[in-house]
Amino acid sequence: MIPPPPRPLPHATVARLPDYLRILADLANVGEDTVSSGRLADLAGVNAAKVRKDLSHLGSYGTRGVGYEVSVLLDQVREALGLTAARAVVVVGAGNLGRALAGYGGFEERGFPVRALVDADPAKIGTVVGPLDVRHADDLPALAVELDLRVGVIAVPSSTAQDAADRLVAAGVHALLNFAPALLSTPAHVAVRRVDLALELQVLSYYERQLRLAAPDTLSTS
Amino acid sequence: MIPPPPRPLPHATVARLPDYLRILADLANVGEDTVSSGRLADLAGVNAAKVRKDLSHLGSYGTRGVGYEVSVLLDQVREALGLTAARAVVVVGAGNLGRALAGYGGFEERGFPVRALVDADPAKIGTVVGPLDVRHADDLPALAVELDLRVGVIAVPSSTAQDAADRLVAAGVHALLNFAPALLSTPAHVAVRRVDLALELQVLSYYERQLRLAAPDTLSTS
DNA sequence: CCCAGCTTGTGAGCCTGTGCACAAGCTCCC
DNA sequence: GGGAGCTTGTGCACAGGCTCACAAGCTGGG
Repeated sequence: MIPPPPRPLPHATVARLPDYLRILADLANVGEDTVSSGRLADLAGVNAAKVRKDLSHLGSYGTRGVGYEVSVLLDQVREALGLTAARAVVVVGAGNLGRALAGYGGFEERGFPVRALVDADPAKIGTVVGPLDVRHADDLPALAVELDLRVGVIAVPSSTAQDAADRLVAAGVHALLNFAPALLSTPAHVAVRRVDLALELQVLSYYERQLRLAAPDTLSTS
Repeated sequence: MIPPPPRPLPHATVARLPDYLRILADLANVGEDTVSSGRLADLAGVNAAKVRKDLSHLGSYGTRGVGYEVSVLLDQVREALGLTAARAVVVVGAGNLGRALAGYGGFEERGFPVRALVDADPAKIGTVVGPLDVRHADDLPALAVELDLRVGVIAVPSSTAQDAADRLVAAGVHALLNFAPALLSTPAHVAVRRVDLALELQVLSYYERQLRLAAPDTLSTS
């Protein structure tokens, strides 16, 4: 009955746990009962020792000589990430990106159902996106309570991203995924993560050139 | 006339350069001539010493007592990232996410115009998304040459992500941005970067709970 | 019962990245 | 000309993360 002590996990480990989670779910689906750190490592594309150390951080005990039990590990990783219950998501911004994210099936599949889509532009209110209709951003506080919204996805232009964040925080949403290329200022108890798609392309661009200049031309034969 | 020596930058620096680039572009737009590391650091949300060390890596010389000249720095960061010319992007997968990414204005703005959208599903061929019409994935080799495609965005389900990657590589596209939650195997000279949106939500979920358990309740006054 | 063969969990060393603090150097004003 | 006031560039020490290598421990067969 003791609520599990909130042990802090290394950042690098936290970033890998969702990968393990997905792989374990796949393994469970094909009926695998146990898995070794070596196999997990292959599937995740990392070092086997790293897998073992990651798993040891969450107190997970495998069995020497055998490996880990898939179902047990699944539960432990879910618990460590705090994914025991689904968390309702609200998307702010019904533009191109916002509508796509709201309709993207990949979220619900992994425990994050999108339950609301809001915008500040009156012209967009009431338009329908899949099973959702666009609501006004002013309704956020009411929606947050009614739908138990836990995560806010910010898909508005940079210029209004801070405003969107403020509204979400005021409505009691304390986990924000920000797609705008801007720095948000939020209270200390709010978790923010930024995803900048153009940034990814720019970084990619750098490494592509590095590889091109390093290894001259390996022509792919058609 | 010597092509600039391909000095390898620290990964952490590469990841921050696009942020500096965006901030510098904004500063240039509002007519700022010079900027100090301190100001850049504030705008980027990082430590000033880190900014200076990052910039020193690309041989950029500021002026002591004054700061950096915005226009010069802009050019240097662009050059370091290999963004001297626009790079044409092809999106593979005309589903929900693919169509949104193809229509997302944020790419073109930052030097990555989406010039093609392909899919393997015959039912989708010919449908129109903004200024693009969906082409068949078999046309990739021809399109790659015709449009000088440099970057491939993979927006297909995990099950076909590897196939999409293979087709792109075969067509001569050596920079891949993968939105599918799957590990791709590619030749050594191909740069791959993965963006997993559900993973971001899961990581966010972890930190949100950490913060909640650490600092009980700081109610935002409305 | 005992041994061979795996697999986990972890200690040790290394490497990358961070932040501090300071010398070097530029500019402007008196 | 000289000095005050900034700001850059960097040496240094530290923290976090990664990999190796190995002891501890389980299982199954003879």
